[in-house]
Amino acid sequence: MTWLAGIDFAAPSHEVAHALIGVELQVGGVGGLIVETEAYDRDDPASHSHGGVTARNAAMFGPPAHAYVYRSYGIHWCLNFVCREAGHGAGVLIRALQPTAGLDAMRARRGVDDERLLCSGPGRVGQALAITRALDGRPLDAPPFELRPRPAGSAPPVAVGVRIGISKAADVPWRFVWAGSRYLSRPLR
DNA sequence: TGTATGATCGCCT
DNA sequence: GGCGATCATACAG
Repeated sequence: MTWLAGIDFAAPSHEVAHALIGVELQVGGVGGLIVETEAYDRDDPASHSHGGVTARNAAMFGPPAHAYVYRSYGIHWCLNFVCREAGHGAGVLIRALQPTAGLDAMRARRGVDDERLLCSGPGRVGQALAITRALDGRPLDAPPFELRPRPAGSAPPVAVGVRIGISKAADVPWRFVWAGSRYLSRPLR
């Protein structure tokens, strides 16, 4: 079963990343609308899966519609959704949410009040949603995860740009955002 | 408004 | 030993 929230997670990661914009993600009842994603794939020098399986990225080579959680810069936890078939090594990084649920919990975890600073960046999403290694490899169709499809016939305006914070394949247009959203990690440029 | 830096873990050279 | 799919803070202009 690779379909979840109206999305086929066996599809290429850039298609999944595009389709995820506007989907509601909650972890333990805390979350919001996905407004920014980035796609990564096995033949992609910027991807953690590029060099093959390691202890860190093993979940990326697991079944689709599961979580891949990694530690960024030794400090932050970042959440990805695994795509394609098991063994392939593709995923989508969840970079920003528009908060809709559990705002008080997010403020407490993040230590800030401003709604626009709660989930506007992959590290911030990890902190606000209490993402840890314990969620690495867990299925997205079971608690604490919950994905709600966006309402039928209400596809948000999606804009495309280059990915952020990478030095390899820096010109690949695999960053997807809800156009005009105030909750992006950075403007589209 | 922009540029620099520290924190600190996993992987690679 | 160096370098990231980052963020908050400390400065300079």
